[in-house]
Amino acid sequence: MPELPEVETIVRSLRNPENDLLKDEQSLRGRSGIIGKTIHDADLRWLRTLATPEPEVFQQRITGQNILSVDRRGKFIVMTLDAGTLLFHLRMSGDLRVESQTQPVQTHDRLIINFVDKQRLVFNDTRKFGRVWLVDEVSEIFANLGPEPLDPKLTGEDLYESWSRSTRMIKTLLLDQSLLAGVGNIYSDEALFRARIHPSTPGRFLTVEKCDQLLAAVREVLEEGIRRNGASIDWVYRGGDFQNYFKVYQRTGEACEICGTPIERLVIGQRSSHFCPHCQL
DNA sequence: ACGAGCGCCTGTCGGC
DNA sequence: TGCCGACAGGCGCTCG
Repeated sequence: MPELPEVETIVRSLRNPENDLLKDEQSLRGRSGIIGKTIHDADLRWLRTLATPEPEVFQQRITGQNILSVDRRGKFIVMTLDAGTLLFHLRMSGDLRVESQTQPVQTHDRLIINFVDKQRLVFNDTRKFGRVWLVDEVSEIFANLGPEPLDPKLTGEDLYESWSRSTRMIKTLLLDQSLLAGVGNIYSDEALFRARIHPSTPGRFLTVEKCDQLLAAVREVLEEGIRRNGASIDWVYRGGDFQNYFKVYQRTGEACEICGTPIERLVIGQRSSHFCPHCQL
C-alpha cells in the first residue's frame, strides 16, 4: 500500500496524532505518538526484515535509546535516535502501529520494539518485503535517492534535465526512485492522467512545459493523497480513502470521466499502467 | 543504457 | 468444492 502519501500519513500519526488532520476515531485507532519514548528492547520475529546490523548488534545498540524525531524521505520512515538512525521501508505490505504491550501479537508482526512505558511499536508486514535498518549515517542508504516531489525548490526544468535525454518510458522514469523519490504505481498513473501524458511516452519527447505540467500533477495527486490519509485497498486498511477518488488506477474498462473512452491497462516495466487512450497522448 | 525476467512472500479473486 | 493462474501499493539482481 505505501507510497509517499501513505508513508507521510503514518509518519504524522507517529509524530503527534492529536494534531493529525485525521477526522474520525477509526483512523486514530491504535495510534499514538512515539517521540520521546525510550526503547527497552526489540523482538525480531522474521530474520530478513532486519537489513542491518546483525540481530544481536541491533538488540544491543537499540536498547536504552530515545526516539528524537520521526520523518520521511521518499518512501522511507526515518527515526532519529540518540545515536544512529532507525529506517523503515514498508515495500508492498508493511505497516507500523503503536499499541500496549498487553495486546496480542498479530500474525504478520515481523519486528516489535518495546518501550519502557509498556507501549510498543510494531512493524507488521504480510509479504515480508519490508526492511529495517539501524545505521550511523543515513547517506549510506539515501545516496541514490532523487529529490522530494513536494520540495518547493524542485522545478519542472529540473525534471526536464533528468528525463529529456532518456529513451525510457515516462511511467518507468516516474517510478525510478533515483530520479524522484516517493512516487509509486498508483500516483504515477493518476499523475500521468491529470497531465494528459501517455505512460509509454519516452522521456526525450517531453517538453519543459510538459515536465512542468507533470510535476504539478504529481504534486496535486500526492497532496490529495495526503489530505485523504492515503489510499487503502485490499486487506490493508488504514483509514485513508483516496482509493475512492482514483480516475484510472485499477479502473480498466470503466469510462474515462473526461471523454467516456474505456480506461486501458498496459504492462510497462513489469508494472500495470492504467490510462485513457483518448485523453493521454 | 535499457528492458525483460525473476526472486522475494502472502493473500485474494475469478475461471474452470 | 478445490485447484490454478493472475495479480497486488516495491525493489534489487542478472542477463542479453
